[in-house]
Amino acid sequence: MPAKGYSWSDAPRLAAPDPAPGLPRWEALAIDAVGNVIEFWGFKHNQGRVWAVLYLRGTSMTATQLEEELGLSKGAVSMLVRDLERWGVVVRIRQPGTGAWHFRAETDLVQMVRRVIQERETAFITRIRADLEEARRLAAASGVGRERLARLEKLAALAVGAERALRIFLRTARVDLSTLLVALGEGKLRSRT
Amino acid sequence: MPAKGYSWSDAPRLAAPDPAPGLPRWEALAIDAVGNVIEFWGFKHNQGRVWAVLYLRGTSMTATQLEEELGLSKGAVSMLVRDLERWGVVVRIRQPGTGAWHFRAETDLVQMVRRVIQERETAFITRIRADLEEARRLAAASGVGRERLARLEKLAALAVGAERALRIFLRTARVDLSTLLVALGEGKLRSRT
DNA sequence: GCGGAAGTTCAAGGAGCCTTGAACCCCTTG
DNA sequence: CAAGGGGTTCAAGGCTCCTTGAACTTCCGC
Repeated sequence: MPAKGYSWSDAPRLAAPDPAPGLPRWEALAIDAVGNVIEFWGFKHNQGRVWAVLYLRGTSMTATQLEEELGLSKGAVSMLVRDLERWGVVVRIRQPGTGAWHFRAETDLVQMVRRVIQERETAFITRIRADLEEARRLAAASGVGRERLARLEKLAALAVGAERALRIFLRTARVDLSTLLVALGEGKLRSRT
Repeated sequence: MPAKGYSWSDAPRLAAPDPAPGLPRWEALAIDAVGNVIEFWGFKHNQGRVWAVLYLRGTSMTATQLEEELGLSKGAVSMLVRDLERWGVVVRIRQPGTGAWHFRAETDLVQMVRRVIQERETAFITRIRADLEEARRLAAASGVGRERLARLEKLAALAVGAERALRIFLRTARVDLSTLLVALGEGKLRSRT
């Protein structure tokens, strides 16, 4: 349900399919699809793309490889993998023989997204509810007419309802996706690293 | 679940409570709360604020009043009410005796949000699914290794799952909020216009 | 019809987020 | 221990979306 840079009025424009120079089209398509989804949920487009290449390849990759494959700058890759690492969806390993780090995708991207969403959304709606309740209190204290008070209360009720709907969604999403997560996990990366 | 200008990393910062000069604090609080919610769902913060004042006041207001109360420019108000009108959550009425339009809030903001979300999200996820399927087709055609194909298929499965979860959410949200909508409606605006 | 207030449109300006690129640091290897 | 690739950081720039402000149009009332 969210949206970021996803406008209601005109064309929905998803990120251009071009920016991946040397990638086979199918891979670029899949990678960008993940990027779009991730962006949709409030993360950065390129965080999704990085995870996606790593996941699709199955092997581990160096920062330099990521730069080349995705057409990103050195600095960008550094920051992106740092985030992904922090969230535990990518691990960093030191390859013997080479002086470079290698990165590998964990399969729990979805879990991570759900967790973050949950925290974020819950905090948000809680805040809204608090504000509306505060408003109601202040309004009541300053002797606002009963009609207006009634309206305020209805708004507050809406917030409560929204919170419940959200909770239900997160629960069903968990149940619903957990089956898929199992599936994702069982092909368990036999990464030829 | 969406987010717009709602970052994961640092402080969640909601819009500053200041920009409403002459409004009593409770009103400003409530109005901004609505603004934040609406923005969260991908609309403009000020679209929410405009609807909110109109709703809370119960009376109809002129564009000039809206400008003053919310601290917006003439042009902004014009465009904002135009959008709200188009969505049917605000109606424009001509007041006899005055040469100015008056605006009044309809109570179906929530319905409107749900409808727009539904269209938008559905289109989005459908597009993602299509892309992933296309990717899979192309990959299969160009003889990609079975391991990679398997990963791609898992991604596609995820998209399908997400779509289902979304549909469930929209349904529960409708059921869940319809009760509230009834409540909202029955205090039916006795607008002293 | 005219005068003028109300409303609309749109180019220019502003704000926020993301990425780049270069300076800096670290750490391995020879 | 010196050399140099790899990684990190961060200020500057780019981009996108939103708002402003002013020219332009519309419409009411006299």
